[in-house]
Amino acid sequence: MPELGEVEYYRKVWDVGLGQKILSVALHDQKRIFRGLDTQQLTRKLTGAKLLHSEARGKQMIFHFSNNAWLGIHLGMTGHLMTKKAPYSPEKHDHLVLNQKNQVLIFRDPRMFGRVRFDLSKTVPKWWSTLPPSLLSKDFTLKAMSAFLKRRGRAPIKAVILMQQAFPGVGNWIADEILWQAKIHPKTLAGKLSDQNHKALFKTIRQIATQIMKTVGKDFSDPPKTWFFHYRWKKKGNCPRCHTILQHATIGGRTTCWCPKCQ
DNA sequence: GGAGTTGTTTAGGA
DNA sequence: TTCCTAAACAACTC
Repeated sequence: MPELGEVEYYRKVWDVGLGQKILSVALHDQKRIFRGLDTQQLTRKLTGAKLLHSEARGKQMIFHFSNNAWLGIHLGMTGHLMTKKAPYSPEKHDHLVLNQKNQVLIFRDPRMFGRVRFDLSKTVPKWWSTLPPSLLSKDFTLKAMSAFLKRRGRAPIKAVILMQQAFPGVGNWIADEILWQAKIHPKTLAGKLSDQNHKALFKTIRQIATQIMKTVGKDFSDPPKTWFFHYRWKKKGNCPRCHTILQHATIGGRTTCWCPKCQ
């Protein structure tokens, strides 16, 4: 599930634990979620540490604790963060559980495509500071976007806007939403797009990212009623603009839906 | 039982 | 070299 707005929403779910100590840590240390990680160190350093601050960028999250501890979480396909009243017994897919006095902070992920990172450092870890500029930052520019589209010119635009190194936070439904709103066919090769297309794409991405943060990112509420989002998963869905029957196909390895008339 | 899934990484090929 | 695609990862739902 988690894309741009959902990630921001889940990050805030743990806010209830801000300023409070982690009393103990429970984790499934053999799971794929922790690949390559020293889970004993994570447990040792987080125990007794206070949750100070968190941030989301694209699909990545980072949680800063005292003890110079930084916990990075990627939710993968099926991950989410939740809290429960203490005491709590971890369930099968609760791979990381941070126990606090009144509540527990839980990372649950059935399919385990998610990932946990852990760093000890005075300042924010390098993997975080070198993330690409977010869609709403001033460094995400039309020029930079166009250069990327050119470089990835032989791939369909749908596949290209799913690339996190240039479009952080864009997932499958957001990609379809962007292309529908910008009126671009998802199979168009990125290198074939006109200057006009580039402008429309850039503007649409900004608008959509802004709106998603105000709805999904704020309180998990749905994006506007007029959006493609509400139609793309329906069998025999119609385009909300022109009522043409929507088409589905696999593009760039992902299920894609579009309006054959508008796009 | 089989197909499909809102994500990322990697191997192999163009 | 650079970039593109398909497969793999794993578990659940329809």
